[in-house]
Amino acid sequence: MLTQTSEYALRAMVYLARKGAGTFAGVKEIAAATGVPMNYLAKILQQLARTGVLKSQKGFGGGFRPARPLAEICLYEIVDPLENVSKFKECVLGQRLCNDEVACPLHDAWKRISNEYLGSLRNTTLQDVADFRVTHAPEEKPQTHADPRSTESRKGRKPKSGNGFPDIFRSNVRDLG
Amino acid sequence: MLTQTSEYALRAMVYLARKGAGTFAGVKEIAAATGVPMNYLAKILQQLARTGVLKSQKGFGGGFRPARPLAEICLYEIVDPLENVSKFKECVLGQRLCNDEVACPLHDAWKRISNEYLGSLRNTTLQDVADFRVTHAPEEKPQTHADPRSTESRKGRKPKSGNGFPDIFRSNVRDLG
DNA sequence: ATAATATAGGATGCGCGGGTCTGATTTAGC
DNA sequence: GCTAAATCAGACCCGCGCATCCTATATTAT
Repeated sequence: MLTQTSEYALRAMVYLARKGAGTFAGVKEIAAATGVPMNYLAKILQQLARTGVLKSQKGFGGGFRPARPLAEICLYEIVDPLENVSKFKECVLGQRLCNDEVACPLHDAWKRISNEYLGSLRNTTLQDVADFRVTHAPEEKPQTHADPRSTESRKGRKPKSGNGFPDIFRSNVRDLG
Repeated sequence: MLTQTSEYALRAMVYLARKGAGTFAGVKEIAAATGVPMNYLAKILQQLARTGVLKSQKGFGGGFRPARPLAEICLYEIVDPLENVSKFKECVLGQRLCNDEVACPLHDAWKRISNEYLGSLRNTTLQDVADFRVTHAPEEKPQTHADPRSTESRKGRKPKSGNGFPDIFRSNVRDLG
């Protein structure tokens, strides 16, 4: 899964994408809307500005906005500089020799997963996210989540539920109906 | 991807699975065979013994061996207590509301990935790993890895290649030909 | 000038990866 | 049965990066 930092970055970018227009949004506004800790968010936004996905503007009325058209910014581009995404391409078992010819027992499965994961991040652009309808009828077969013998509640490591920030896909969605 | 700790655990379990028989293998032996730092490996093995996938034996001739038949130990069971696997089941964007009806833009893709990942870990047993042939002819179409605009070499964070430990799927494989 | 805002940097807490040392327990050898 | 060696078990310690907070400083609109 993604790092906390990456998740925050995505939340912010998604907020900006759905907010639309070319106006600048300040850290305070984005933090309030996404529930990301403001001070930390500031640092993340700076990084995103440095890597070129955000344009920043100092001073009164300044803030951040996507640096390029939404359709030209994929999620991979946002996440990649913030963490070591490429680890997904290495052998799960750490074998030196692990390719299509000489493979570890998990190679094939892992390659499928890795391809699908990286592919999703690369193929999804901010435009897709902005266009996304919040409530969509379940057309495809209700493919229930795998439930590997009740993983939760075994080691309550900081439960994230009920953090009380507004869901960005519920609020701030105006012109989709 | 997996934690370093989980990868170490898998390496050790795979080694024990392929070693076969009911004899005990000491930390020193496993560490030498898998290239995992011995002191740290000792800790991991203790945990695995506590969670019930390994049986430990103190004293001369002691060590560790799988606690149950290989076919009854899946990889998920090994990895789960060592890290927060369940994070894969949460919304990538941290939305409170994210299910099949009200979903975030990445929900479907993420669910596919999550299912495949957790499924692989749950469906693969140590027996499968032990039976696995090292070199297998590429029957399926040579499904090349996705290459998201040359991720490597952008930030050389501790290259893992060339660590010089013996590949466990190459050595210690005796009766598979 | 003032207020609002981004930018830069340091300080802190925590968990993971990794190491060291001391016990506790079992077996081998006498 | 005693002792010594082998081995697991557990405690403590450290470095590092992530996540977080705070305080300046630079920039800009009014």
